[in-house]
Formats: sequence, structure tokens, C-alpha cells
Amino acid sequence: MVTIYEVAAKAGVSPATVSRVFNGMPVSAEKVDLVRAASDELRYSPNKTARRLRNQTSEIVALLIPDIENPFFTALARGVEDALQAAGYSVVLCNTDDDPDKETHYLDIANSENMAGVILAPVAEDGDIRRLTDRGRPVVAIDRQTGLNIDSVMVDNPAAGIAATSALLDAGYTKIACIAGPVVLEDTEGRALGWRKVVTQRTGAPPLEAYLQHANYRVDGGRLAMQALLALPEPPDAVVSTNNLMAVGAIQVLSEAGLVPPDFGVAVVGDLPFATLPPRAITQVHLPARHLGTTAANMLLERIGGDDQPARTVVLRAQITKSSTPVSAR
Amino acid sequence: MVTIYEVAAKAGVSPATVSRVFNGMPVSAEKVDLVRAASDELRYSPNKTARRLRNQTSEIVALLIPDIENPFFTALARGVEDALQAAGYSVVLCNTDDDPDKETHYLDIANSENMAGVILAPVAEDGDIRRLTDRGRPVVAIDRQTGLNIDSVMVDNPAAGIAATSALLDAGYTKIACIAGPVVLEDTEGRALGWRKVVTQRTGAPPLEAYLQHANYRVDGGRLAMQALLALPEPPDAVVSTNNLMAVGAIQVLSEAGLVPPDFGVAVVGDLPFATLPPRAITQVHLPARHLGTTAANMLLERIGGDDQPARTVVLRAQITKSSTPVSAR
DNA sequence: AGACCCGAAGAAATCGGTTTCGTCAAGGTG
DNA sequence: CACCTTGACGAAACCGATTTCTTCGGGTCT
Repeated sequence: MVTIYEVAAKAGVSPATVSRVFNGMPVSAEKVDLVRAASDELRYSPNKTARRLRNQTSEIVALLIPDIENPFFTALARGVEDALQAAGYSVVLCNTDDDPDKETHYLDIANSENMAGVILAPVAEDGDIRRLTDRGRPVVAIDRQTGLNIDSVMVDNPAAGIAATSALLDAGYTKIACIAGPVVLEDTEGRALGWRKVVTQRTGAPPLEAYLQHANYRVDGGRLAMQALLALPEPPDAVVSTNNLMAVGAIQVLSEAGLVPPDFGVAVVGDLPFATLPPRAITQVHLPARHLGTTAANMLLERIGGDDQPARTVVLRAQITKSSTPVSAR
Repeated sequence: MVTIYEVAAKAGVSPATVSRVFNGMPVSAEKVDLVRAASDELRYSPNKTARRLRNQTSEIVALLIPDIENPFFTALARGVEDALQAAGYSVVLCNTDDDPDKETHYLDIANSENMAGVILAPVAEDGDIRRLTDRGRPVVAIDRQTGLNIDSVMVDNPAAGIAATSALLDAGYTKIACIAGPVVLEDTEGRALGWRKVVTQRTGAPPLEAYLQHANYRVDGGRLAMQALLALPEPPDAVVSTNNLMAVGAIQVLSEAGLVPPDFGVAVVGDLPFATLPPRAITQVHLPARHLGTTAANMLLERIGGDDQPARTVVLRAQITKSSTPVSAR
């Protein structure tokens, strides 16, 4: 590992001068040439660890998401990465698995690694985010709220739930169920709230309690929930899934039962990026996953740049594709 | 940021002793208690950057993959992460986008960040991997070969291609096309080679040249390739896709054309984790993505531990699900 | 010409751990 | 009792960059 001292020796200058050359501080043209020549010859590249120790910061940002195998979060991650990459930062991706302990663990790492900032989809209400913010490290919450007063980027969840449910009602379905996430997580609650509200308003009565199923956010959760719905004495004729993977599970169960959409109405809050069904069979309320990521990244960059205006919350709207075939047309 | 000096002062010992306590070196029980008490009270956590500068290494491993939005690589990443996490290491995920420049960039970062090792699906034949290995940093190749003499974990690609193609022939399809990846990448070539070999052997004649389509590895590539195949004067009645995402694109085009599998035979090397079709409609040759990851991670850990036996290549077999409905049964 | 100022550049301190080296006391041996 | 070994532990060097402090040379102003 070639150090700044070796470059300095070869160029016949002091290490300080070499450092100045690399950081754009004023150095005479003559010495700049000497240093450049020496460092090229030795293939010098600065040791980031040493620089970080001295500067107390690095060009690395941590991104904490619950599940890297969920396409929603990978799209979001791409957005974050693209924006930060362009600004010269690197991104470290961390899976929290919706586990508060893992979240704490990674926040500790971000702290002790002197990372420039953190973007996270919070699990715990008030994790150990304070540890970061107390040291002046910016933190941006994404997709989910925290109890803290920090920047955040959200989706308008009730509106998304309303849009998904309305589309099914418009298409002529009458008995609309909902597969929502774990009770503890608030974002899916917002979507389920939208569902309940629309059903109540437009049918004149609140939905059956059994029509609201709680599941984990994964494919198997969707499967179990859909099976439970189909086993009801009065099964629904359509379902709203509050996330993408649960919808996949639900559709799998429906296909296996011979109820291929649109014979059974399906609307999903989120995208099915690898869906192999004809696109018009299912109503998707597209979530701006990538945009969520770029927005959060840019907010973080502003904070890293020293911006200290009061905390902001940006709410992005989901965009509906109204494509369910109306019942009458079947 | 509370440092080791503050802890030492509070405990009434030297910084060296505090360090020894945290690293399990022999220290009298009495002082251990003092140090523990002091560090708990101050909520001390060691500064990893300083430690890394001194030790010239860190508990961080870089994982370079082409595309984080491809479920194959996310599953692989989970495997890597699970294995390394258990050993106390953290994983940094990097997207190369199959771009040699990005690969080089991230390898440089791994180098200047003093990371403990690198696992990568190589893009370039000989990237700048040498820079790492020359410094004694272990590197493990995954899914794709390099020209270098380093540990690697591969899939038996020709066998996977053979299995996929054979399953379609067994099911009664006769005109079998193949959608392969970009010409430059060797793994998909292995799979396409398997396809060509089986078709030639079992039909007595090599496949039409036009039945081999090259595409990028993504959904849109699969779409374009499938469209080209359907537009042929003599279109095929089945297709082998050498990766998962291209298969999704192909199936989408088929559905749109009214040719839902198994009316048109589809076999894919790889998994369709979020498929919404009935599972038996498509032949999947399952790739052990996660296992690939854990295997690579464990090999890397051995190398980090100082193992210096000659470079190994582990070849994992794909596992076929024979599930295409025979033509006769339709 | 002398006082003053400014920019360039070297010496040295600094970031926060780890580790070598040296000291000192306790315990064991001849 | 003198000598040697052993183990705990503090002082200080060290990792490699950045930055403050200081010095020095060459203008400019009066």
C-alpha cells in the first residue's frame, strides 16, 4: 500500500503538499506536476480509512430496508443508489428483516463507521436513530414514519388504498376483501383504512370484519390470507392487497382454485414487476418506488451539505392504472 | 463521540488497558469491572475507523453483483449476507450493471476501504481483481469465471441448459428455440450450448440459427427476443430462456399473443419467484442461488482466516422440476 | 529603505484505536 | 536471600491522511 509519504519523498516535497494537491488547495504549478508525476508512477490512491479518521466523515451512506428480496425495496434502493452515486457517494445496503435488533445493529455500525448519513424504512418507533442525529448525522425516513422530527418521504397510503378499492368497485365487484400487513405497521394500516372507508361509503355498510386479513408482507402471508378468505361462508369476489408480494401469493392461490383474474377481482397497492399475467387483468396502484429513493437521497444530500431547515415530510402520490375489466364485459 | 481515553480516565486506567479489555487480552478481574462499568455508563462504542486504520483490515466484505433488481442475485445476496452476518461480518452490496468501469470503481473502493474481502460476479475477464489479491485480500468469483486463479462457485450451466431443453422435448414439443444472454457472457453460452447439443442429438439436426436469440438479461430483452421468434416464418412451439427475467418477458409476450403456457412450451434456467401462473405450466430449472451465496461466503471466510490452499472451483448442480404438461395430455 | 502583507510550503499535531516496549511487583527456585 | 520468570499494565509509537501553526521569500505601500 503506497502512502502519501512515499509520494512526497519521490516528488521531493512534504506530505502536506501532496495532500494539498489532492484536495485542490493552492500549490505552485511546478510542485503540482512533481506530485502528479510521482503519484501516477507509484499508482498512489489515498487511504480512505485514514482520511475518514481525520475528517470524521466518509462518503458512505447506509440504506436500511426490511427485505432486499422485495422488488419494491430493490427499486427504491436503485433510486437511492443512482442519486447518491451521481454525487460521489457509495451506498451500503442493509437488511433489517423488520427486526428492531438488526436495525439497531446497523445503526450502530453506521455510527461507528462514521458514515455520512442514513436512509431507512424504520421498524421501531424510535429505534436508536437519536444516536445518529445527536452527532449531527442526517437521517431520512422512507416509506414509514418515525416518532422523531426528521426528514421523511412517504406515500399517500390512504389515497392508494382508496384508489385500489374504488377501481374494483367501478369494475362491478361487490364483495371486496383486503389483505393487509401486520397490525403493528402503520403504512399498511393507512391503505387498509382507505379500503374500509371506500367500501363503507359506496356500499352503505362497513365491510365484514372477516374480510380484513392481516398477514406478513411476503408471498406466503398472501397465500394464507387468500386461503382464509376463500374458506369463508360467504367468500368475497375481489380482494385488495396492500403490498406487492402478498398479492402474488393471493393470485397464486386464486389460480390454483381456478379463479384467474379478472374472474376474481384483484387490486394491489404496489407493482408486480415480474407478473406473467396479461397486464390488464389486475389493477395496480403503482408506487413510485424509485422516485421515493431519489427523493430521499436528495434530501439527505442537502442535509449532508449543511442545510438545517426544519424537518420536512414529502408525500408522493401513487399512480393508478385503471385496467380491471368491468364485470359487465366479461 | 466518546473515546477510549474518556473511558480510561473514568475507570482510572490507561487506554491500553481499556483496549485490552475489549479485545479479550489478559486483564485483572478488578480492572475489567472498572472498565466495563465506565464504558457502560458512557455508552462507549469503539470507533471502527480508528481500529481499521491501525489493523489494516475491517469486518466488511463487498459483494458485487450485476443487478440488484434481479431476484436471482437478491437471493444470492441473502445467502452471502446470512453466512457472513453469522461470522460477525457486514456486507456491502454494489451494483455493477455489467459495466466494467463500475466494477473497477467498486474494487478500488474495496481496496482503499481496507475491506476484508470481495465476492463478485465478474464482468470483465480480468478486471482489477489483481489489485486486491496482490495485497492478500481474498476474492471469490461467483456465477461467472475469471481468467484468474481464484476461488469460484459456479453452476453447471451446460447441464442446466440440457435439463431445460430435454424437459420440453419430453413433453412433446418439437420446435424449440432459445433466448440466451449477451454473446460476451460465458455462463449463458454454456446454457445455450446445452440447448444446441440436446436439440441436435434428439432431433437429428441442429436447430435453426434463427431459433437462438441473444438479448440483454432483463425483461425487455426477453420481450424483444420472443417477439422476434414469433415473427419468424416458421415460429417455434417452445422456448428455453437462459435466465429468469428474460423468461418473464417472453411469457408476457406469449400471454399477450394468446399463447399461454403450456399451449406454448416454456422452460427457464432459473426461478420465477413471483410467478402468478399455475406452477405446473412452466418448467423451471431451479438455480441454487442462496446456496451459491452461502458457499462463496464460507470459502471467503476460510481465506480470511488464513487458509492458503490452492484455488478451488465448486460447481453446484441445478435442480429440475419436471412439470410441463405433455402435449398429448392437452 | 523599512515596515507590512500575502501566498506557498514544511513541521508537527491530530483523529482514536492497537501494540510494542519497558517497568514493576509477585511468586518460584537454588 | 539473591536471582529469575511471569504477568499486569502504563507510556509511547504507530496506522495514513488532514490541518493548524510556523517560517520564509517576495512583493507593495509609505
